[in-house]
Amino acid sequence: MEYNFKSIEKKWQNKWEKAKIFEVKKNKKRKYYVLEMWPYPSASGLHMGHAFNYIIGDIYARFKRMQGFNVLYPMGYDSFGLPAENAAIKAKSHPKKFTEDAIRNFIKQQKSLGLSYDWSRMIEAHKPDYYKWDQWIFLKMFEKGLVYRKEAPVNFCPKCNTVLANEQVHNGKCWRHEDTDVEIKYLKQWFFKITAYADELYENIDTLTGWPEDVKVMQKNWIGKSYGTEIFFEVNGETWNVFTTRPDTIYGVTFMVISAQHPELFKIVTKKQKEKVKEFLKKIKSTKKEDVEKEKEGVFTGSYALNPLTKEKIPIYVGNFVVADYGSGMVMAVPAHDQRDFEFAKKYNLPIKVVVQPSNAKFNQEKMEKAYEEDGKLVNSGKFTGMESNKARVVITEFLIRKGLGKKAINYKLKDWLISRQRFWGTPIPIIYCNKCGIVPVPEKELPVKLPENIKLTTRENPLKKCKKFIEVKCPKCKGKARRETDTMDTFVNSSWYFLRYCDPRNKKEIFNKKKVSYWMPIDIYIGGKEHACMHLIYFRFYTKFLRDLGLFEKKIDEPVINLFNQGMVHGEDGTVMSKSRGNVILPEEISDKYGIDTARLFLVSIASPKKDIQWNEEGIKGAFKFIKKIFNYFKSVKIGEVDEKTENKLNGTIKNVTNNIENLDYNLAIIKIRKFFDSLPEETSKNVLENFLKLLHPFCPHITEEIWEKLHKHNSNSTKFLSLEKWPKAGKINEKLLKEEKLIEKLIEDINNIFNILKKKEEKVKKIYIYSTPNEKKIFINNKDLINKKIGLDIEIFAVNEKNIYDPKNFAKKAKPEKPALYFE
RNA sequence: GCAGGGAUAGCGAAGUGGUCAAACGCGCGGGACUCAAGAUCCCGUCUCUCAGUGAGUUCGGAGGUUCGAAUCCUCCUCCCUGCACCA
Repeated sequence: MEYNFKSIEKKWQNKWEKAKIFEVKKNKKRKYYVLEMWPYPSASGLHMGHAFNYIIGDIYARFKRMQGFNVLYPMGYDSFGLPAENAAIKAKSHPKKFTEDAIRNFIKQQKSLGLSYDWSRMIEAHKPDYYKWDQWIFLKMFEKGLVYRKEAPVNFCPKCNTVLANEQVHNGKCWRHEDTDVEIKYLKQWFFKITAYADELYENIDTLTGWPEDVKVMQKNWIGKSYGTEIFFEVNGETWNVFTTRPDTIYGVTFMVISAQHPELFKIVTKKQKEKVKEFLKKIKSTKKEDVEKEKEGVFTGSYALNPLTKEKIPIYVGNFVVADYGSGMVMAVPAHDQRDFEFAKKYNLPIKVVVQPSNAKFNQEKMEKAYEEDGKLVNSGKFTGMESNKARVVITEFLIRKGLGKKAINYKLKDWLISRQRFWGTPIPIIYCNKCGIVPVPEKELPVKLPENIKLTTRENPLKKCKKFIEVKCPKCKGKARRETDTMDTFVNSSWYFLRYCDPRNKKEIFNKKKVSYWMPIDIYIGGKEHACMHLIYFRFYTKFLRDLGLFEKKIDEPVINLFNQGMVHGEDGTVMSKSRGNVILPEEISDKYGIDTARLFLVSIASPKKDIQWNEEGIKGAFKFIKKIFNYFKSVKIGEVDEKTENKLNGTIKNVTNNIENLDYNLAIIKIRKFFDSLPEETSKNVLENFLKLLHPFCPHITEEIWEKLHKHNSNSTKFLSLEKWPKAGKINEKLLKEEKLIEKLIEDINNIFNILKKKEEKVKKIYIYSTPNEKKIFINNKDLINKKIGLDIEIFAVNEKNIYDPKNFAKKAKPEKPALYFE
């Protein structure tokens, strides 16, 4: 019988589904929550990267399930988003249709990968019974003062026709359109006060021991916590709090720089300088981001600040290199000890004053070629002169505090999360504007605020703006005429808590049941791409903390995910990322058509460590296919015998290694060991060996192993016994002595064969082989005489002879080489 | 510039002090089977050597530690991935 993977795969997928074996409920067993980042159901369907992602997760879920855990392994769709809306505009249709078609297609494709999801828990972001709770969370945040509406300079993507959050701007470009510059617009927008959690988000990173180092570093950089001092500078009778991490250099301040984007810039620009400043602003606005080339520029504002310690008058410049919304948007410039300030001072010929000197050199302000940014001893610093700079930072700060001239401060780079989007296909923001009452949140009992279905999308303009039925409402407070907010929420809002809804996906009364969530959470392993390091992976931590503080968890859950795993990218045969434009895309379907999905699964995770990028290789997959066919054929012919001590011994080692490897997601290593073990299987072995081999392979190749398992047990086809639900094998004690013996014999056979080959070339015949060995080895050889004879395949006699001095094993210092037997042929 | 991760035979990729000329897969070469091709199986695949299981030169480069280094240390080169004026 041929290996008919198509019918085998279909058969088992149907059986699993029919028997609902992957559907789970809270029970007394230990739980394990495996999750992949939920996909946006794009119209182009499932690509190899998706498949790779899900296969990695499925292997883990199957493994944990067999290990006896109660495994939650759900799937759902992040189905709000721009692509569906844009497609709908093109077709003058509704994005719901596109989305739901795409989801159907996605599910079909995912099922054909043999993934063991609990489909009964599926959730979709665009369904009102899901986004209702997005709105509910919004209201809760509103109650707690974590939502606000503010006019601010915001990032706007002209292609998306909407504003974006900071996290969604990458190097000045839109995250969806890496070739499109974002524009800055002043608009009234809704924000989530994620900065309220900045400190915990930052400090907790160190507790994420199961996260990859690089992701943690990226998040730390993004949140950007820094300790420093706010120093009060007087400017035109007003106090400006200027943040610095180097209060020790306060005596070296020779000028101040205010950000060109500062909202209160013109407060300090004098009449005389107004025109010059305006000209400057115009100039830097017209220079493109790439052209800036880090050239520091500025002009004098006409105003002076008073240094609170030296009482010096310090000129204030407006500069292009100061960030407006970090700290106070104004910096104290210490050109001798800050490279940026140094460059600025050089350019505009401003004084440079050295106030920190290292012990091994002496800087001279005239001869300095760059700023000295390290620590040293203070000079020219009044009564602080002579102090070490790290000490001076503390002492000067304390002094300023005592005099009421400053305070300790911590600053973050993290900004509040802009969540309003001027697009249709998202969660409506549950807010009503009333002329009398102002901003009024929609009462909880009126949720969800549903997106209307009978609209026509024709332009990128949000159709809600023209949808009277949607806009025109009564004010919940005064019952007077009012109007709804037409902006919708950022798609990342939907994905910030979906993993909690999986724990209780059909709850109609509450967002989720406390007990259920407390049983399943946190996610034990979360699998997805690294590109979300500073987007989704920050947002969902924030949400988890907020919902915790709302009291929605029964136990302490501070972080959503214990272990984070970033899989590598799948590249095409040409080594570049698979993409339509390159024409190197290979779809998972093509592969399962040709070789079956078990082969594709095996290949994808065996080519390299799943965390590395992999390159598709048509020849490579043939190798995986060959291996699976070999297994199939082996099981057709294998004789089932009694106890097989030797193989069981190897099995024990294999179980131990494979279990460890899978646990660490070193799937490639696990497969190496499985293959090795398979190669050593004899023609006849015990049922135990065969069963355990199938179990080890099962997470990788679930269909064929189920099929063989069934045959092995001669089940009738209606049997409900699934290999998927069997227990993961436990490694017995490994008999090292036996292993050594085997290696010895293997080596011997290899040597004999080598010599045979030489003799064959010379057309000489062999009748007898003498093996000279130590007494211990002799015993082993005699015991295995039949086996050796059989392996050599020739009808010859083998004699094992003790001979003391036939060779003289070298004396190694620590470990001796295994002694090789000497051979003699006759 | 800063941070994180890499560099192993034709390619992919194991190996983190001795059993390492380095698993496994692919590719390549040879053989068996076949009318033939494919599939399958066997052998080989750094260099030299072959009445012998040997020798030589290798694991990005240069040094060092050690009886012994792909593996440990130092320096260098190159590659990838993030962040880049956050005061």
